[in-house]
Amino acid sequence: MASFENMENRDLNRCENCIIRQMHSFRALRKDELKAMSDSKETRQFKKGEPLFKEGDRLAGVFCVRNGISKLSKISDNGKEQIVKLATKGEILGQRSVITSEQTNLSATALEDMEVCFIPKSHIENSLHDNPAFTNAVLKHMASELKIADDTIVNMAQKTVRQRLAEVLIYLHTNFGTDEDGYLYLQLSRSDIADVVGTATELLIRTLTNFRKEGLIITSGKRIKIIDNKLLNQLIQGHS
Amino acid sequence: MASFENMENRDLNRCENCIIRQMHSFRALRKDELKAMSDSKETRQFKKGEPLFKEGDRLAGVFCVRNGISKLSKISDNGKEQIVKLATKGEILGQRSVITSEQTNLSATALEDMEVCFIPKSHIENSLHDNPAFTNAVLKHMASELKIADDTIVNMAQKTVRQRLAEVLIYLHTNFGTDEDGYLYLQLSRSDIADVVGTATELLIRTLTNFRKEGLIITSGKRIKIIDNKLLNQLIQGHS
DNA sequence: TGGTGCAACTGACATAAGTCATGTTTTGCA
DNA sequence: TGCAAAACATGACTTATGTCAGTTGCACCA
Repeated sequence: MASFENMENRDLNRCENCIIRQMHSFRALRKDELKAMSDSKETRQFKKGEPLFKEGDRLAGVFCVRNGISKLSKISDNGKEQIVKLATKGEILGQRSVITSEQTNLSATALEDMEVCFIPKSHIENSLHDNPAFTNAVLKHMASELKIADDTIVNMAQKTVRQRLAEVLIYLHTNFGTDEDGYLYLQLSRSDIADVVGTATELLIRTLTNFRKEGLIITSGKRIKIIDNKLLNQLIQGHS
Repeated sequence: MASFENMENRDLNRCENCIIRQMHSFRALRKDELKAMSDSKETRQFKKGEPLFKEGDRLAGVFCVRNGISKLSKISDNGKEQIVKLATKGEILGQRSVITSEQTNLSATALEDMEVCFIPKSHIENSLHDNPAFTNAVLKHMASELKIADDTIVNMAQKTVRQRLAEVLIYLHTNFGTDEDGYLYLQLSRSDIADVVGTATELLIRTLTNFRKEGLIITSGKRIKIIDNKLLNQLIQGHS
């Protein structure tokens, strides 16, 4: 019986032991909260291209990413998609909508096969109500997201496509890393990169081509490798 | 003595009685918290054009706007100013920096003569620590700001200057209202409007001129009056 | 294994936005 | 009240971005 308990304690499928928890506000949750959460959570698989949820949905809970990468995007009034954020292992999706009890303002779509835990919103609501440490952690996290969002607004409004692409490449490098050959690990389609940068696919491709000709990057199929990190960073700042 | 107490209770300079409190997370504060806050707050005047704080400052507290309007802006790497938000009566400035204990990422500048209460950050920190209702109210507020920020990102990335200007005019109308003649109450300089829209002053002026020629607005000096609200709204959505 | 279809790419052109120069009006103030 | 500075406005031009039309190349599968 003791050994059974030990096994349960080590079960990585339990929220209590989930590595994801190390990374975010969930670390502020108490043992009993995690246990309750784990007992009612539901692990789901999403295939590449499948939607986790769509803009306007009312979410019955939040999604905790265990594996894979998802894009959070929105269709503008002009009908074009804009990717607002890429969410990877450890990110919680749908938290904001649950906090404000509103419909989601973004769609989430799997960019790779994903493994995601769905946690009914009652758990989040209860913890927000009962556990001030958790609420504070969520608040801090949201405050820092807001800061990032402000920076993005300024970038979108004031920077050229060249600068924004340079920024996205650096972002992909620092956040998702590279494979053994030094190519960006995350292989987005040209069209998805364009949707992150906020431009048309053709111009995105042209700009990538220019970067290649200028020796800033190397491409191989859809794979991209950053060669001149320094110049790329200079580009982001001053013009050129 | 009783009458003295009554007078103090009715004193509108006390946080407990401040109308501003009705509007925001401060309504979740308890009597004792408000009293402590009121006893150490400091009311300051800012003249039009004066900075409340600058990007990179470490704030010793938050600013609560009692009167007047302030712009929150940031200088992009390219050296141009982008206005991220206009804050008016009842808004709390600097809250995010206090929550994350970081430097501010935005500058705040008075666009009109302002009256602002400065509240030392210890009060906010204490209430975040002791008063879950307050923390939850702040969290909800921040979540809704984040949603607005996401929408702004999409607009900046995907909409034309014409569309963004139309949006700003509607925003100024619904949020700050009009004077007795129906002109927008808030008289921003052309350059400030350009910094909100995210474009050059010349293009902003040209676009305003076009709107005037198309019968969407009337201008008189720096005053602007919206004539065709409906067309302006259509412009924001579909192209034209 | 040879289509079929989609993603990646390129060229040519149209439109949007930015910049520089310059004139005009308003505003603040000595 | 009159002058200087700042804000507003417009023209002419350059550059950035978007769009359409088409070609190439690669992966998938009947």
